[in-house]
Amino acid sequence: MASTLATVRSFNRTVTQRLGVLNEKYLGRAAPLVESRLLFEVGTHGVLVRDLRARMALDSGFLSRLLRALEAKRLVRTTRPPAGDARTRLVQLTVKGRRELRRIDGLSDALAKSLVSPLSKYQADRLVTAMGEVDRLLHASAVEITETAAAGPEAQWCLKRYYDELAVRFPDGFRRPARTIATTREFAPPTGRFLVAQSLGNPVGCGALRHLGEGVGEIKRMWVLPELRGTGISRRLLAAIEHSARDLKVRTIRLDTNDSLVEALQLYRSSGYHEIARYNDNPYAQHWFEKDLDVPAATMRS
Amino acid sequence: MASTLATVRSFNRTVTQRLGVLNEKYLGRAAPLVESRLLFEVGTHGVLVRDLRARMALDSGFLSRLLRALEAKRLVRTTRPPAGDARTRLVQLTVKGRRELRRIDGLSDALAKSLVSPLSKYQADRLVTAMGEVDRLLHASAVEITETAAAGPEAQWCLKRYYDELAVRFPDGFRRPARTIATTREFAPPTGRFLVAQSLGNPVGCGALRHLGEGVGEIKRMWVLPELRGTGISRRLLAAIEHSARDLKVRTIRLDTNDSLVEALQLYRSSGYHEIARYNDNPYAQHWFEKDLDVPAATMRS
DNA sequence: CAATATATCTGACTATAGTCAGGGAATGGC
DNA sequence: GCCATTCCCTGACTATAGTCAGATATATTG
Repeated sequence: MASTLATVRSFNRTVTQRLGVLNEKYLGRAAPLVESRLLFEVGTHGVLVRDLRARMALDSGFLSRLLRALEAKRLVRTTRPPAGDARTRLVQLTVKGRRELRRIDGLSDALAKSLVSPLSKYQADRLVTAMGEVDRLLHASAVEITETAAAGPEAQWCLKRYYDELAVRFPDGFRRPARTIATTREFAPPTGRFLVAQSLGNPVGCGALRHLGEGVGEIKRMWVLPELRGTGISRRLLAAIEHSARDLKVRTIRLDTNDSLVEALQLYRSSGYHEIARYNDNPYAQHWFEKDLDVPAATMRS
Repeated sequence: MASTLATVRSFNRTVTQRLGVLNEKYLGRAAPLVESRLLFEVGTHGVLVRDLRARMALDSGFLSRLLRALEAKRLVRTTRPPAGDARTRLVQLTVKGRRELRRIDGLSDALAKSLVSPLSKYQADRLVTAMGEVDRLLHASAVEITETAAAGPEAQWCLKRYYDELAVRFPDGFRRPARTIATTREFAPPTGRFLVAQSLGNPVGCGALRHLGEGVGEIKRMWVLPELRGTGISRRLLAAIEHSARDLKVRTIRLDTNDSLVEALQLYRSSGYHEIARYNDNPYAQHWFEKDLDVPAATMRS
């Protein structure tokens, strides 16, 4: 087999060339490519300009100008958001914009078909499977873990997904805890941390640490986007939380979890956590774990 | 699993965004991206401007200007080729250009590392494997089969690789046949055909048809680039040759092959060819096949 | 040898994709 | 309530990546 670097470099060249040409051919025909991508990112529901900028990583002046151009073509309108931060602006598609988006969707499908259709069914399946794998792992490799406020938009987005998932997976359901100032504060410095994993501009996971007692911290709210599970993100989140814990002079980390969260159980067991007796009265917990941070972490990497 | 089109579209978006940013960051720093790619394509051995244009699919005026820019920076020099077509020009790297290429190589490696290094060894292996698969299958999907002259540069390139491979694989070696006007002509219209498969500007396979007798054609020179075997290209080449054969009113196709060419044997057997008695005195052949083109082709696709 | 085609080049022009500085309005932290 | 910061905007400017119409020299074909 060719070396890792040679394979990645060849992939980079092939894909950049092939997709570059095809995107230009299919999507860059009617409008400049950025405008098409922008229209796509705005989507049917609309977005805040701020989120657009984060996701597309564009200069704010440039983005403004692009929006003005799309407005001039009557494809989008920007309004003050009905609630919330009055500095931000909400971009939405007009009726004409929605029509244009459908057209772009059709072109995107045609592009995708043109990649797959020359192949036999067997080869096409292999290509699509490999593309899915590359997609997932590129997202995983682009993950950046940052400390944020639990009340921030990325954190709240993750938490909503987290709670929704618990409600589905716990056998007896799950009642989302009330968001009080106290619960927000416990995951904030100086005694706590809230970490969010982001990839290509989107939140894809979270995890939090709070103070339990002298030298003892507790991990809460560990969650990873289901589509990206199995790519090592939770392991990196866990390592990042443990790193924060050391900063906070935590020597022992505890956590509890539910029987139904099998990936989590597997993660903790393989990351040096050992099961201990019940240490709290969490009605949703059936397992309690502990890890001593002083112990050299020998079993942490798979 | 998500639908084919959705997966391909997501792949397109993720990869375009991620690689776009990284290429810009790593390779687009010192010089514009095209110049770096151009330098890479020129490579240590030099190329004809014509081949550069084919491979990079650039406007000839634009390419000229890029070459002038690189010449102004003393990175390349263009000269009359020592032999052959005096209209063409040969581009070669200067000493300084070679140094710059090494620098770009280093940056490409750094880019590749940055994609892989955040992942665990296990995930990295999976990513690299999937990238290799996508690379191969994208090449396969981009294949275009065209009729050319057997004396043309693409055909000759393929034939050289073909003969070299036979010399290695045949147990008793292989002596390349002399290229006479007669052998070149037999694969040309009106009674023969020479087909070349090209992908992203490079030849990746060939196959030829010649006249054997009344209503009988013979397939010769079937070859596919080893790196791309197993992606269905040979099957498409074979189908294209059969299509040409029908044009030429050929009703029966014959071919011979060597014991050691196991992929070829497998290909012919699974494409409706059945083994027949020796019909020629080819010293390198141990198997002779025949297919009747009038028979509806039921077993042609895998 | 004439006619046609090919390979490269130059000049003139355009489209796309930005960057950067700075300003007005709203917000959050103290 | 002040001050720094954030969000979005405009104006001015630049870099990159082309396109297109010829001109010139060489090859190829009949």
